[in-house]
Amino acid sequence: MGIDNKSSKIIEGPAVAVDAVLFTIHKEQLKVLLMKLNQGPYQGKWALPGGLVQIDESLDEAAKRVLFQKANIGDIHLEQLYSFGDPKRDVRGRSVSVAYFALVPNPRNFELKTLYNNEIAWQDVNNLPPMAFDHKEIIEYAQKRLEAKIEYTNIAYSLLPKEFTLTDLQKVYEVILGREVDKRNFRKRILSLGLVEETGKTIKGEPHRPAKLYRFSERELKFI
Amino acid sequence: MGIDNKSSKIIEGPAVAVDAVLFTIHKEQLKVLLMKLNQGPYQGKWALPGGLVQIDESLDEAAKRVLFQKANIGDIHLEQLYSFGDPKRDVRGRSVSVAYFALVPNPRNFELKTLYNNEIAWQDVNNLPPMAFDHKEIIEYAQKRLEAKIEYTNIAYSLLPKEFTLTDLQKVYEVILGREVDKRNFRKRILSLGLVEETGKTIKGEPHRPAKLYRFSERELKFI
DNA sequence: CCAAAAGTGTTTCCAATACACCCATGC
DNA sequence: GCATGGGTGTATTGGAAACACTTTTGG
Repeated sequence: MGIDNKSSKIIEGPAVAVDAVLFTIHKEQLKVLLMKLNQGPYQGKWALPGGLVQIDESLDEAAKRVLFQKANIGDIHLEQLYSFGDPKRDVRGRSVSVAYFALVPNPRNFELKTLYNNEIAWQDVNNLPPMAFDHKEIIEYAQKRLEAKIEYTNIAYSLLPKEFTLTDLQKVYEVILGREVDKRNFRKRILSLGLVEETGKTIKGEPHRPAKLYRFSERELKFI
Repeated sequence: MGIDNKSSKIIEGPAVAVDAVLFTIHKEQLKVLLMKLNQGPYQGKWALPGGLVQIDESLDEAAKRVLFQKANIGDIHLEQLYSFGDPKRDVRGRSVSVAYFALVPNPRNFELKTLYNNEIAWQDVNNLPPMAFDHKEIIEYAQKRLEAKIEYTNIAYSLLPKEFTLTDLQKVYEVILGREVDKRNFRKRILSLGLVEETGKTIKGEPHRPAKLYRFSERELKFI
């Protein structure tokens, strides 16, 4: 029922952090943005970009700020995932993490090397390095959410550049679902949903029939 | 990325609470359990049962404890919903609430009057009294989740007693979805899913054809 | 015999699936 | 002309939705 006093400092309670699971697709692999910790009990392990929630910002704002500060990424699909609060999730002290998940199109900021003295890199979700805290669990949770959402929303738009081929789009589905899909049925469904429209352009210079370029008719999250 | 110090007290941050949206169905209405606040800035308003998360318990444990302490209810479907963290959500100070939603079968503890000096009552979700904090928003969010989940899981089991008629079950769906459903199609679907099985008993003493009693074949959350 | 809710089948339609070949280009 | 990926259509199936009458009981 909220808190019991004027000040939130009187009562002993968990610290509140946000962590962001930022996905992209590169070379037909689902990647997640991770930072290598270079001090503390988790030194050498990798962690999601995250940080404490400030006293005057909302959870969404905190997640947005953290992504911008740590990965220089703004204006993307960002959605609250789940809150993790096992008392043992951080050996340094009691904390609750509100996890977010976010998607960015392929090549944007693909090469990040260090920031704040931390190594920062896109890691293959199916081959994670040793993880700090409960961040492996958080990533697995995010991956499940992504897999579910690609089926009944148009979030795929946030993983592709403005213009793309239907094969590009199909690859996104295949990587996230972890299985192949039938080309004809896929195109039939996508086109009948009206998610995308032709740009009129094609890709040239490849040793095969040029592919048409499409764009998303709407770049907002939509349930289908 | 967690917290920065050994103690979670050094840093100024939000308090962490859990609030539980507890639903039941009574007289063909969806009801939510609320408590009337009798002091503080929200005096006279109604609020969800909730409380601060203790330093040594997980979020799930906190939710379970709060429901048990405030409503004397245990052993039910309980699921994390969403975390609410608008800096203005509680005028008394900064707090983050991790909301849970839970379902109880119809008559269990239906009559609750006061507890800890608070009036406590089941209120019609479609006709809420003046609410404290952002609890109206939380309830609306929970209602949407419930509506979605009844479609693709068997959670309905947690709203009905051990034995029930197919009409009872249909009423649950109708109340939650807010619309009528076709009796023949409903029975066809439910029976073909194998969610329920006949008990062999019937209801007697009503001035019409006696209804068969069913039970759920599984009393665990299942996706269908 | 009447009121009331229980129970039951068929048809229609659409969406999902399975499946194989021709097309346009670069080299 | 050949290798490469782009692009297309049809038949089948299963589930969802629409729809109305008979059955069993208590009073």
